[in-house]
Amino acid sequence: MREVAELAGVAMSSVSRVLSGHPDVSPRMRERVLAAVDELGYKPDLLAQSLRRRETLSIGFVVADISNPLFAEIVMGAERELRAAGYSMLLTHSEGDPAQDAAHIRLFDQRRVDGLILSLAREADRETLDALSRVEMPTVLIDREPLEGIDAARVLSDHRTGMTAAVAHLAELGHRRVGLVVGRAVRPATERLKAFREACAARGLEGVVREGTFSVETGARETVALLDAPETPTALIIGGNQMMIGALTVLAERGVELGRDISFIGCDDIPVTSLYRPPIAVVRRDNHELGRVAAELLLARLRGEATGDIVLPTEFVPRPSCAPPARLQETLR
Amino acid sequence: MREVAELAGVAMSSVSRVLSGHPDVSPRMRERVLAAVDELGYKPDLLAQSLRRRETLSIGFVVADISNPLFAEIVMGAERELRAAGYSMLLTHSEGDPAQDAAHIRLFDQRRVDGLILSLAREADRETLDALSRVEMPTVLIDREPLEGIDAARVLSDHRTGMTAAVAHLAELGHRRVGLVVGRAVRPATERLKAFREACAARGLEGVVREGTFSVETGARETVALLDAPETPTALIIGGNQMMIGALTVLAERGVELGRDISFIGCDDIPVTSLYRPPIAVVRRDNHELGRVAAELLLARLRGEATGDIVLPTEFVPRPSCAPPARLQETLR
DNA sequence: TTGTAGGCGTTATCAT
DNA sequence: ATGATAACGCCTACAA
Repeated sequence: MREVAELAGVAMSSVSRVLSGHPDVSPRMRERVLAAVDELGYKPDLLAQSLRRRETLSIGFVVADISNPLFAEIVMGAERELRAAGYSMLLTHSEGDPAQDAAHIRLFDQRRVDGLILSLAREADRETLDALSRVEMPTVLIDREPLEGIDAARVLSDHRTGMTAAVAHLAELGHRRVGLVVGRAVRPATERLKAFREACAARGLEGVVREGTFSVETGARETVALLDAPETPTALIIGGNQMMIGALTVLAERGVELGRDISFIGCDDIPVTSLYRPPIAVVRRDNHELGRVAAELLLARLRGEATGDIVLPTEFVPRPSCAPPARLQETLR
Repeated sequence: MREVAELAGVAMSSVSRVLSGHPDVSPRMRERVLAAVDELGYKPDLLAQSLRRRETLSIGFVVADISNPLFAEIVMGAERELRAAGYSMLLTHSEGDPAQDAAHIRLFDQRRVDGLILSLAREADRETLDALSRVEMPTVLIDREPLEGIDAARVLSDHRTGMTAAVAHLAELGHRRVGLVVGRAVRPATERLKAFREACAARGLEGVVREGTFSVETGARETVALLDAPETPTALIIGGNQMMIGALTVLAERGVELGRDISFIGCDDIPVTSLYRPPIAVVRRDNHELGRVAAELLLARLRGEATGDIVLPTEFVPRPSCAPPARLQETLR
């Protein structure tokens, strides 16, 4: 910057003013500075700017697992929105470990990011709450319950609507006993579970629930458990896209045919659902939009605006994987 | 930091020395400083450190499309490795636009990242090369041809082996005319194409090639083109996971059954391939590893070590989507 | 409108 | 071994 100033024959402060669009600069000044900038190919150092301006134009995004297509889409939606607003995104993953959530929050704080978007591994984790309450930074939570003592904006999915419609669909097809495999410890799991139980009660269905992590392995294991139960459900709802992979693998291995032997509903649309034969019914939501809105909320907070929570819809998409109940038991034998 | 110094009754420089593990500090000094640090909950400002130390401990990752599970896994592998080494990752996507590649490279330069990992939208793009030659920063290219005048390390996939095995498999099944749908302008596409042509020549097969972008739409469109050609191939290789989605959709719509009516091979294993019925043969590679090695190469460069290119294997996985050629024409009518 | 000077939070150099 | 001081590159009162 000094070189630019010398070349233009002005003070450094003038260069700064021109480049940061200060109102009081003569056209002549601007011209000379810009010429010098151009000639030297000068680019301001954002690091120094950040130090001085006390803002980094960067935000930190903590997610449990980037390689999960669900999060990949959320991240993409958020990154695009943030970038359009001039922010860069620092991305890290917690590998499902709350301790890492906390560590990453603290690290991002030390890096002085302007805000945080979090998809926490566990709600109500002591260490995470601690870290968060200390950092005092605009924060957006993705589909999590409010954190005690933390003022964070939230973007939520209305899991209830999709789940209720899914159960209704099964009830209308004549199912009386329905299995649910679902995660734990975070809102998407608890909401799906609550909605499932209520919908089953309302329709007089017997709901059989298996809980676990959101992993492929859990999906496989709990599906096996449901199949091997004395009273096998005639329909299955799987509350997570990774779990669904596990469930489908197990069903295929056992020769259980969707629609014919068992009805099947997944959550979160991934390519396999529409390509599968038969195509798989799902509770769908717009993941890019989820990420985009999270970024939007954060940007609003960064501008100092008050923000409430935003709820995004989910939608049940019926497909041929659901059919009237059949004699699964026979197939299994 | 000043407060810490005052509380401990020492100079700021001493605080700095203690915290950055300088050898010449008395145990007493260290103790007093650490006590003060603890009491005040002081955390060094990484921004100021970066400015002073002239390194940000951050790297920039530019990718065309994060929501593609292929890249999501690569990103994950890289992020984990970088994080373990104390680096944070700035992630952005180019949306397949070379101009954005260049813009992001320049932005990351201004942010003073210590290094770059790039999955460029297009090789040999003038603007990208320009940006890259100016920035002068340790750089790793993911599966791209060497860039003229740019000294970058590269991590590559050995597409040839997998593709050659795929074609051989089809030849052995008795196929004589094989279609390939493939991308453009980047190494994975050109390597697959070259290997395909050579393998076809070596086996005396007729290879029919359709090129386009790596999108779902291209996959669908070019598959239609191949099906509607006067001489329909009896086997199809699709060179990209997004394209494969498009191809499978089209085939399902037309009632073309894999294995029975046409043989089908995908590239890049995604869940749908093993779950599909029949399971789909693929040319597979380890994407996490690809990302991990990219990070490893970059870290080596950051330590000042010379690094060559690293080639990772691909593997053909035969599955029932491939079978001896059949009377596809009859099905289409 | 422009220049001067001090400081953002560190660390490295140089004394002591 | 410790302390004072000058940068790192930029921005912003304040003065002119």
